[in-house]
Amino acid sequence: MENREIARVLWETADLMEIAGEDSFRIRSYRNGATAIEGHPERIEDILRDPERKVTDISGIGKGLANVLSEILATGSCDRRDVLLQKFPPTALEFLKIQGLGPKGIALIFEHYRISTIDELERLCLEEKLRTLPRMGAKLEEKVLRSIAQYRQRTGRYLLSYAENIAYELSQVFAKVPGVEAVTAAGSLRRGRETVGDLDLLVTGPNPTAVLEQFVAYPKVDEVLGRGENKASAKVGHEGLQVDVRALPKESFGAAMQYFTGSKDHNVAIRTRAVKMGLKLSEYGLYRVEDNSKVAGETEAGIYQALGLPWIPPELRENCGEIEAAEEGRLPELVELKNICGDLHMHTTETDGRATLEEMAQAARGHGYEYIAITDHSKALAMANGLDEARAVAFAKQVRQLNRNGLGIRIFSGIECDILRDGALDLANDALAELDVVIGSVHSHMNLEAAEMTDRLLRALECPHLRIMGHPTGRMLLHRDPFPFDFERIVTEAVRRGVWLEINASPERLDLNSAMVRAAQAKGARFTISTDAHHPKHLYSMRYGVITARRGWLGPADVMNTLPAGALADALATRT
DNA sequence: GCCGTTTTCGGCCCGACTGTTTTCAGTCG
Repeated sequence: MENREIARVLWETADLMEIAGEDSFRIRSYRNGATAIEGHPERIEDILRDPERKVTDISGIGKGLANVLSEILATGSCDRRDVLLQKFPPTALEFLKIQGLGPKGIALIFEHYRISTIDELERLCLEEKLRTLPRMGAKLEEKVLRSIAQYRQRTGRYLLSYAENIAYELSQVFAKVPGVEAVTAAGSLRRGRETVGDLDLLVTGPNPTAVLEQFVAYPKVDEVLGRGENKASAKVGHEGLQVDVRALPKESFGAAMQYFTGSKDHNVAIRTRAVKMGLKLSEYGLYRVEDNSKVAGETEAGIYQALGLPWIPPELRENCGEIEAAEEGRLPELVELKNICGDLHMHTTETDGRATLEEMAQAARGHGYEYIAITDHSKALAMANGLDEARAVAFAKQVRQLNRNGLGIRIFSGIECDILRDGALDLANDALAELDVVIGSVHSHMNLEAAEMTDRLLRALECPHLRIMGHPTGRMLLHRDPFPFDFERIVTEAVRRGVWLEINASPERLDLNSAMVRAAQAKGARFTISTDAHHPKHLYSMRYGVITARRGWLGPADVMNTLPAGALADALATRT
């Protein structure tokens, strides 16, 4: 059993305990334990099986949770969870995803009404029955209805990172099947879309049926939807991601890749181009119409070449000008992960991070970075123990000392400073002036009208120390919509004032999104790609930020943290 | 339920907002 699966059982148990109104500190211990396990570099299962080792050596795991962990490994669940699932329907966990309803509200609803589905919850609202319960009213019914609509919209999509993990796991399994030559993910995953609806895996090799057998027999396959000679479909994992596995002959691999990578619009345009050239493109290859002879098909590049085009990176294949650009030889040189010299947004145990500055620095060195910026929260985020002016200044001083001593990586002192409701930054200017990097972020009052939000951001841009707009739209993928504001105006002003826009690489955010990146770049914006890491392992998310930047047509020169440390320090020191 | 110790029990988690109240509980970050 993988660590994240164990952690998921703990998360669920904690959620159920919350609905049951159990002791909040105990609940927190379960959540802390889940986080600790998720982030633990070693398999918990291995530690538990080794009589020489103790799971209680992991901080956050004590005697109680150690027993729970053994239970989970043995049965896939634990007693506490099972008991609570008797008491509440399993959909109770789903209800927690509806904004406006928390554990108390859900418990109250279950106490008064025998409902178990979101549909029934919706009916309660429509029949104005929610308002009969204490502390619930018309406004709440409205909010819940809105939230249900949003919830329905996003089901059936999965985070890019989630789909990528499943794809990786399956490729590892398939790669072990004798005779398999290549396993590649196509579709929106390959294009790097921020969410993915289903997963296409293409497999080549002399014995494709063996792979399909492995696939349908894989323990995580829940429900086989179809199984033929060359293709199998199944729902995989707890969340039921649909995975299509296609076995292909080598000679048409390129054509299949091209076809299944899409996007649909891109493919329509490409096939139209082929037709005009007297050619016909399908997933089997590119053929001359007149004699049905094969022109290309083994590689993607070969197909594009035969159509008079350079190979187009998958991230650009949205039929948004990439074919014209390819034709005219002006496809951009896209930024790559290896161009990134450092990460400019991360947290430590000083606020709500899970690791110390030294641990983050060490992890960053492992990524080959030249520098990082430590950007903990400011005091408005009291729950995260945000820094006040005195702590911020002391931190800047501490970093200067650290750099003198040398950590093997350059540290920039920074802060992720809250943009308050009125647009003022959370810390005084003289404190901000001490820091190398000031990121301004909105974490509260996200429901303002667009005009008010625009004014708020414009005012924040006036701060002479603001260097980067952090996660500029505040969205959480599949969870919270971006807050509304006049994006063009903010970009124009940011460009004028030399403020950079963050591409927050956290797979739950990817904020700015690629379309906004491209629009902002056209207006002359500069960007940073940063992970907002709260744990060393989050530093890996950089790749999602880079993919988003690529989908926004950015080259290395557009991204400030492709600069080496010295040049970046100079750029940070001067605001136009 | 964990942790740390002033070592076996007490602290851990804070503030603002919202909608519902008529003094505050629940939610959210």
